[in-house]
Amino acid sequence: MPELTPATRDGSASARIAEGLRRAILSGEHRPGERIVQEELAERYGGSRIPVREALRQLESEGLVRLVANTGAWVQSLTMAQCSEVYQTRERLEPLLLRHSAEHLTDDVVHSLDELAQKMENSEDIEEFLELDREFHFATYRAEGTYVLRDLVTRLWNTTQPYRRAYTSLVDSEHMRIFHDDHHMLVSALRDGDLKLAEQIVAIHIRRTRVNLERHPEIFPPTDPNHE
Amino acid sequence: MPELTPATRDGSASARIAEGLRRAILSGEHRPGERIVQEELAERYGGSRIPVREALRQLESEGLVRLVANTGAWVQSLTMAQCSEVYQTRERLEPLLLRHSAEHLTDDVVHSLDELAQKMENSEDIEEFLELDREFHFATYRAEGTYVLRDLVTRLWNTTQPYRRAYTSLVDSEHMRIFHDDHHMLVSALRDGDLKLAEQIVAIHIRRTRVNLERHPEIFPPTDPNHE
DNA sequence: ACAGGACATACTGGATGCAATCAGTCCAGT
DNA sequence: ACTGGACTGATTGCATCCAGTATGTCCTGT
Repeated sequence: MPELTPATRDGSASARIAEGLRRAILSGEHRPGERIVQEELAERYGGSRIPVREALRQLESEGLVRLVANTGAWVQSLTMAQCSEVYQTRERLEPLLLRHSAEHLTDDVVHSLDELAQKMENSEDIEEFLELDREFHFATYRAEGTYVLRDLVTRLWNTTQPYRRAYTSLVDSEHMRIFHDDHHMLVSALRDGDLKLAEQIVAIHIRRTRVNLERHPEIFPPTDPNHE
Repeated sequence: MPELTPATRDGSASARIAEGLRRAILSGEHRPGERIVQEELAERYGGSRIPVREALRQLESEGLVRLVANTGAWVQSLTMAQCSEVYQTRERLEPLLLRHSAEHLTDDVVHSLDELAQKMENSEDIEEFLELDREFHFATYRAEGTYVLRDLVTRLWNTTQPYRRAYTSLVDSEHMRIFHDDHHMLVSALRDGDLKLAEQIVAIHIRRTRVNLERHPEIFPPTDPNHE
């Protein structure tokens, strides 16, 4: 089959497909529980099923896709308990990551954090909001010298993205206020170089979100503890 | 090619290969930095290269294998900094996992923990020791109700296994004494139901091991920050 | 009319084969 | 003698093809 997509020779097809599918899932184009058919992906990305299958294996290991032998692939869906677990994990890890990172934060970055937090307050669109929120937090994590931890945190963000999306769409303005305040306080703490405080703020911020998520069981699949 | 391995029809070949290769890496049969050739694996496990490649993708995502496009696969090797990062991560996560788990620990399990700790003290063989250590700690984590966290911790253990092995072989008897004492204290804390203390012991235990590891840069590859 | 079972279809899993890329080697030029 | 470049062998990446399995449908029997 002749190649139509321009980027064919730059990297492996499976990497391209994994990246594309990951992006599609994170953007909400595919929703949790949705069936993924290999052949459709192959056609969409202009290739055969072989690289598609490799991409699916990878995303399964990242927690974005659920594979069942001889049956098929689905976009991973989390129960509320599992989602809560991820948030508890994040609550422990992100302060650590922040500490590693914050030592290397320049004034420029802190300034851009301020802008991001402001932009987020003015954002009306959910997708834009989600994007800015992610950008904000990962800007604080853009440290030199960490390899494992940032990658881990990225995966944890990814697996819970659909539920953050669902939750964001139904949160009231009062909670939003608190949410934004957390961000501004975090920026202040970082500006002052008060690392201990910054860590605490992140932990509380994550915990707050988890508790709020747990107040909305309706955004999670009914029961079905699809193990892993 | 006719199948020689008995277990062919039970699960997918790629899962079998991934499991086998993972076991081989963890057992020290393959050492960090060692080249992995697809065709050799295919022959060893009685299949074609297709399931081998899927298995490699999965193990790459687990952090056990390093893939370079068009070039090959190697057993992942960590720099000291990366290994240290994993241990810092574990220091945060395993107390959390322990807390979730300990609530469900029965007296039977606590008793078997005691036996394991004792057995470990009498162990002379390094491989046996490593196995028992792992068995001990994961016995404390055998909780109901956690899916994500235990899997995560398992992966962190896996990626650092080669360095634990190397370190164990050159630790002196005094540090071993402290190591065993940690285990006994942990069992006591669990027996008493003192969860807070148990968490602290695990954290200190992990930290202690990390600090000791950092005293032995010779067991890590010289420099080469092979970025994840 | 309804339950149980055989069939058909669609999809996944894996094997083979071919093209592309990389690494090591040999040779030519300086 | 040493550096730079072409060549060859080995290995990876991917496409096509075939076999095996699961799901949905239809038919048969009660």
